[in-house]
Amino acid sequence: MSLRGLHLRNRYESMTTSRYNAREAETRWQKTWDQQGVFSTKNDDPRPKYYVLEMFPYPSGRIHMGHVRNYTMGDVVARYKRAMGFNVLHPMGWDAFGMPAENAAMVNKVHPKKWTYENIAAMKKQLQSMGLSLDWAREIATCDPAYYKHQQKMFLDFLKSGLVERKQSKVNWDPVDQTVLANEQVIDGKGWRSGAVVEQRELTQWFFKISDYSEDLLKAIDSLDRWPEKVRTMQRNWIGKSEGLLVRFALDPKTTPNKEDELEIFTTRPDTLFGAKFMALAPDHPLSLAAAAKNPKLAEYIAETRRHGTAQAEIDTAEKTGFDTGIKAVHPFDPSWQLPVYVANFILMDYGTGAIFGCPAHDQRDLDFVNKYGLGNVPVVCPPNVDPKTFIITDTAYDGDGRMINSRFLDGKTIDEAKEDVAKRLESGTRGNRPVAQRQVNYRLRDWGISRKRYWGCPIPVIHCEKCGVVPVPDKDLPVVLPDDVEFDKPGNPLDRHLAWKHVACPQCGGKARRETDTMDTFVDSSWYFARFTDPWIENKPTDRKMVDEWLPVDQYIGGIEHAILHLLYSRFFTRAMKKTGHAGMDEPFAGLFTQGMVIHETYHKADGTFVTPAEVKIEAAGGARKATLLTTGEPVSIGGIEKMSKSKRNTVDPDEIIGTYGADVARWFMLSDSPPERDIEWTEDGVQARWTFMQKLWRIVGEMTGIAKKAPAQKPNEFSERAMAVRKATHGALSKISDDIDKLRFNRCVAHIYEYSNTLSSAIGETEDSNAGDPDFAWAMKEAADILVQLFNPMMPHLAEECWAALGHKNLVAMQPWPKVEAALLVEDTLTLPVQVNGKKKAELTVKRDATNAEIEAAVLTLDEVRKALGGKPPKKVIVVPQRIVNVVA
RNA sequence: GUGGACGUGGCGGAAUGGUAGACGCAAGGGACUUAAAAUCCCUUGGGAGCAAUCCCGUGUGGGUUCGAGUCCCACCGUCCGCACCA
Repeated sequence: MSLRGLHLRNRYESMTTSRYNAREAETRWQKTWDQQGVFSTKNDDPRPKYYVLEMFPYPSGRIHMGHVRNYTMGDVVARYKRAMGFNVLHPMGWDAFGMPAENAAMVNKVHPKKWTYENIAAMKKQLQSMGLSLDWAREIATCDPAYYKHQQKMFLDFLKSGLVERKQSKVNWDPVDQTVLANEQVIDGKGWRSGAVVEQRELTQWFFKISDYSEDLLKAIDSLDRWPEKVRTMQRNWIGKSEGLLVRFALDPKTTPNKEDELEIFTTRPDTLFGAKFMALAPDHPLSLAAAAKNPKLAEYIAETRRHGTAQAEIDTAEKTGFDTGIKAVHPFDPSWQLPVYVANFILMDYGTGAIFGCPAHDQRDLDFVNKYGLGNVPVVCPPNVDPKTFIITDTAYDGDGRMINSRFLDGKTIDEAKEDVAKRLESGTRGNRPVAQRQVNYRLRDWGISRKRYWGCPIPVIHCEKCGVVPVPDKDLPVVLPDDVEFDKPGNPLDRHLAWKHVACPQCGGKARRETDTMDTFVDSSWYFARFTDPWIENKPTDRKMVDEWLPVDQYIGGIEHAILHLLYSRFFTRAMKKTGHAGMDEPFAGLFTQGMVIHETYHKADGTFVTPAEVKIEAAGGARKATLLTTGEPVSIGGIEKMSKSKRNTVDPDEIIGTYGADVARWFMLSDSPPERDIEWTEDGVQARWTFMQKLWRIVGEMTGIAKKAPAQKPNEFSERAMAVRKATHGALSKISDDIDKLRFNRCVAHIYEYSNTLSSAIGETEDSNAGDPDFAWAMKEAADILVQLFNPMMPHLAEECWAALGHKNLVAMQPWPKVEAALLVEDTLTLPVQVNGKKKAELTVKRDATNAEIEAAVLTLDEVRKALGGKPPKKVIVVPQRIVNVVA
């Protein structure tokens, strides 16, 4: 606990008993909810379902403020939907496999299982202290054999269905973590977790054939209308569809190393074929290698290109270079037209065929290349309204729209017409007995490599037999359980060294065999946990089809934007794979997605540049300037930028400390206030204080209203005084706005409306002191107001709400109350105050009856002094009356 | 480079094309108090004026409209994603 925290706690403890004691009340209500099973969800409940899910955490040992924000948002939705009459599923679990557990094993000599389960216990306690309305009976840990048993079963089902493939491939090897990474896990040539520069290695790997679903995954993005547009765009780009043409160019065999006579290239711009100036091959292309075998200088060039890393900075600055192989290609439309074939450093073997034709006039990379080697260029697309005779390209390629020029039979056509024409002609032409070209759709999306050379993951349930090859582990032998007795004193995979576990008899022939020692990527674990939550108890299969089909898709999924691609795309694939193998009935797992912003905080550093934590710093504001000093020594501290909370910047705030000092409700309320949920939120000490003050104010208001409410008649009065009506209108106005805001996840506006409403009630209480507070209709309105106020903030501050609800005399739990109903009649005013503008600038206001006609309003407006003055005695040109909104007089 | 989002007081931020700055923070002033804390009240975009009031104002410049923070075009800036993808 920080010194500041101590200071506040002392103050808090010295306060009078009328203060709300959050710490005491919160544990008490948590116990009550638990004992009464308020948040346990029944699968046979007949009410309509609502599935709200937050991305489950990795059990690192402690929750952080990002979790607090994420889970608070989900909890507001869950509590609100529960009150709206839905059967809400709101579960929690643990993404429990992964490298940190093994790192801990290596560093601290603690077994990954022990480390993980201790962390889970600690974090569960923290989550419970937040008062989340979770059904803990459905808790899942992915490292539990009772969970991964089903994952292994599905792996085998996928294998049978052709969704899994074992292939030799170049993989990304992380030398620090000694593990394999998926392409998606390599960021800027470095491991996404370790940050080490990734090496290329040739290994046999297990793959999920996600690329079989490229088109489906792409198309279905259109249907995900409750996903952020940003995430949809990112997924579209990731799948990276491009439509083009595979073209087989003839080679002059006299010029090729081994009499090769053909080169296949991929292009998305067949229209520019008459602007071709050269061909280029990836350094790894077979033809490049064949040529290099006979040309030491080329071999040297290729070796040189390999020395350049894939690091961001290098790619950005790398010059486009090439090496003329001397090979000549023949233009498909003109046998007399030969093109030089280069090996070039900017051609990727992984994409298309690893070979291209270069059209410099309309591709910047190709233009840079020809300008370096003096190959020239011919423009073949002329922009609109430009004279083809004078159109020349020098330094900037033209990739816009236009009409074909310098292209023989294509001249005058649009780009699309030209593409179509070229495709048709080349498809019907033949070389040997095959068409010269064929249309092809390319995707950037690669298959999902799931093999990991790690211990702490789900074992891949196959056995390698010397005679039978790859043999699936029979169902009856599932799960393949991780052995407990492993050593982490050497790098590499402990499973590979565990001979007793590794060596088994082949299930088919009984001969000598060994287990697969690779384990699955942990993204597999998180690709179906949402389905398991629907019936986590079922033992003999991964899912109960009835339950999974009823509950899924998740109605509202909430988590960080960092999972926009990997986790969400894998889960979408996995759900389809589960459908294909009969484990689920839908394609899409998440109907609604919300990505919340980060929690950020000021940074503080000492003169020597080392960061210090917010808890160690004292901040003083003097004359507008803020000064920071170290609490212990008083030495001055510089205030740095506001950044994402991170261990390295030491600008983290511990949720335990906040909850222990101010209570969970204050932490929750903070997370929902001010900043729109999708944007970053800055955690500040002033902010916490303000929320704490407001929590106490709510408690006080409800306390005072309790006194008034006691005088309320049991029956709703038939008539209400103006004063009582004003309260009722405020109540139902707040109710209407807040309901709407929660529906749309606009929590910051919701919070603002609660402030506004409580201010109104606070004034209403003030007025009762000097007037007749005993009026039964007013007392009734105040009782209604108090009840609804408590229900309105209940999803956000549930503990305070229960305490208030009890203080108001209710014997039941507010957590179980239905959401109050809006009386629509109270939202409509008899009179309206319209702003009156002259030439679009506000000059006056006009109060009219609600049903006043436009003509009446117009007449009334023209009598206003301000309007007459502005018109200067002249008649208006026009008067615009927007009903219920505004009047504008045009002078 | 490319795609996208955004740009509003000292700060976080409100605002179906219709009264810009709701609500909160911070700051200043006041009440209560021996004093403090707590609480309550007032002020708080800029400028002019004793005042009523007036003028200016949502990154910059244009445009559409009776009316633009909001829509369109160009530019500047910030942030994010992707990136030698043929």
